[in-house]
Amino acid sequence: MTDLLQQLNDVQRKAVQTTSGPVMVLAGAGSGKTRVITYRIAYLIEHERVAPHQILALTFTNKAAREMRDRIDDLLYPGSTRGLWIGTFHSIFARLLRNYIHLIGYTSNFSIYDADDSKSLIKQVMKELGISTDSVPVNTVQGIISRAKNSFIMPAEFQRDASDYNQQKAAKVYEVYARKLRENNALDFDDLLIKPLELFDKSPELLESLQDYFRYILIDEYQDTNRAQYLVAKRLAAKHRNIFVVGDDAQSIYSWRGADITNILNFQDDYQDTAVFKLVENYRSTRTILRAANGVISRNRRQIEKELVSHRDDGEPLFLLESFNEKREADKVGEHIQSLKMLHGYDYRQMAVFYRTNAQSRVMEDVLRIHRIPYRIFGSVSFYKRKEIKDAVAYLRFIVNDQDSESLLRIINFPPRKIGQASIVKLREYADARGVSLYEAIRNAPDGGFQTRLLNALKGFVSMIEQLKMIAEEGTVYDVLSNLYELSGITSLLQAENTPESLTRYENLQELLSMARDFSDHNQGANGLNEFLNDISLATDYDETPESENYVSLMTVHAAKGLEFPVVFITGLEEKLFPLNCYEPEELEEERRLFYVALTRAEERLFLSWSKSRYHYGQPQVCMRSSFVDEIDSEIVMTEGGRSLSDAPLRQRDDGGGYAGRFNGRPAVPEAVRGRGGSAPAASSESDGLRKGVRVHHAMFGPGEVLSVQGRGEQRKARIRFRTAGEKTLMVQYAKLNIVS
DNA sequence: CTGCGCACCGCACGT
DNA sequence: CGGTGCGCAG
Repeated sequence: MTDLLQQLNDVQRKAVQTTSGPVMVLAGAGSGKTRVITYRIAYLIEHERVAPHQILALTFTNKAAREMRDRIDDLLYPGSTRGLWIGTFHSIFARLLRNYIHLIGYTSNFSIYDADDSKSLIKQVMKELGISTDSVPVNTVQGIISRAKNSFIMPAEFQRDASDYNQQKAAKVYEVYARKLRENNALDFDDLLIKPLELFDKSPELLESLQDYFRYILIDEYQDTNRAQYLVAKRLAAKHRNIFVVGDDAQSIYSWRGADITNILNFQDDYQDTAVFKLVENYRSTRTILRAANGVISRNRRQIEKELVSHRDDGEPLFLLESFNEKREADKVGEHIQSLKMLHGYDYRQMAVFYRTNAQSRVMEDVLRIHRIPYRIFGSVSFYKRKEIKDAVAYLRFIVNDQDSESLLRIINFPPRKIGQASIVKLREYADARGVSLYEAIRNAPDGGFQTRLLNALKGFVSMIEQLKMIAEEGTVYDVLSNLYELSGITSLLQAENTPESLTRYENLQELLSMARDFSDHNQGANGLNEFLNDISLATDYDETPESENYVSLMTVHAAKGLEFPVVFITGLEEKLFPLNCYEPEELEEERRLFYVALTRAEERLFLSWSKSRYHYGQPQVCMRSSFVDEIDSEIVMTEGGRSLSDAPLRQRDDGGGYAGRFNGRPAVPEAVRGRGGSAPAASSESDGLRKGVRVHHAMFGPGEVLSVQGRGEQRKARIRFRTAGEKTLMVQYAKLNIVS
């Protein structure tokens, strides 16, 4: 263990060793955040002799949780993390709820509805309430309800406070939607976070026993917690106050799903005796890349002051690609990937292409395929969102929880068994009249005076379900799934169809089956099916680890958080795409943080790319270059013409050993600022004409007058009085001031 | 009841 | 452009 501590720098080591009381670690990008969490857990187990089950570590992705667990196992010994509670907020609380949710009127076999399930339920409720989706879009209603839930506002309260038209409509839907979830014995994703709070209110004894059980609480990516997550963590930690949070306000990019940046900004208000550690030493990126990132993020007003310090060389300049349309953009990216591989020995796995929206991936994909570049897309159309998988999962859910009428409706006539819409409407009326679940009504249908043809169809369905329920009680998940494929006729239907599409679907179902087999091999418990459904419901396509095979990674910037690559391409750098439509200044700041996340993923080489036109909804649109490009010191950005973006004379011509040598007959990146990067502007900045009394113009603050100038080189600062924004001190190298007079 | 074709509408980002 | 939902014919 002493060895372990030696692998940390001073600040990291203190953060690891401060084991009691509230601790906040502000960890800049690439500063060893994951290292601190994993070493701390290892330290608690090994040095402080804390039992692993007393430690609760909460992350935002399954992948992060899995990686941390593996790393701790590596640090200590295999199996050392047995009993450790490490996982996403959602999966950990789903597990807890399985044990205690009976206290608030659900049963432990509850279904978990994902965003799509929830959307269709909301749509259905709107229909019932006669709220046209033309007047209020479903997405809007879903968003309003989700935000209300994340803020822990219950339907009654929300209805009282609903202000505008949309909110009033949504409030009505919220109430019915919540009731239906309960009737279905189902929870949506937001419920997984707020039901624990209801549980704590209902049973203070339970809360206290959990407080004693989870002696040590650690939270990763704290800047991305929403109100419900904040509250649940706060209450769990209230007794022993061993709460350790790690985050970076500069990387807060999830406010749209309720993340509240004030949680991290105000942590010290909640815990007055917080020990705060700032990790600012970056081990990941070149100085040039960090200079770009620091320059960009410093334009945000609302942040905790910190600037990353590089531990690496200056490295290469950034490279700006400008294309005629998005197809050409993708071409250029492909060409650069090939030349980086050929001329600089990079592997495909060391390179990543980022974009703002998933829709952009298609063109990139097509072009990379033509270039015969192996690639892998993360996210996009998730395996779990495919129709055949959702159908199979609906069957499983329903077998576990026959109150789940949503899942029932999905499978009752798939494959087609002659139970049509009209029959279903009748059955629902029958169920509602008797106050029973839809399935209960179906089982009692023989008493309901329905047509014989329908009764026969229903009888066949019920006997299949009951048979599968029996298998579920005795057999493994694999048994249930394989039998359900057979009995339902799903697989024979797909085989009979015999088209390329049906073949793909068949293969997907086989893939699910092999996942079930794998699960059954590793989980012997009686509640296997429930656990399997938990995993499936909360799994995403983002959980896979890049770099396992040799391909280029394609992903959204959001998906890239937490990852790093030697070479990064940021594409689609256009106004209204990245940054995407921003109406409020705060939205622009979040986009800027997102751009910052993208920049700081790169270790060695960073390409910024934009296209002058792009298809949008099938319509070609003229695009303007993203203002974010202008926020990077132009001297460290090279254009394809081989000049710096500032068009300043280059300090050093390409000597042939530079980046790509020649590229498409044109000079590629000259190594212009190599070896000078950080200090290059220092030489020129002293003669930049900036002195007291000079009139300047700043992109954001507008016109102003220089009051004083201090420092030199990178440290050179100017005190300026702006006509509207007041007095400010700015770093000259980043401020990009234009001298007016 | 089922399958097909057409019209319409929307693209963030993801647990 | 791509997915979805609705209306109509069989």
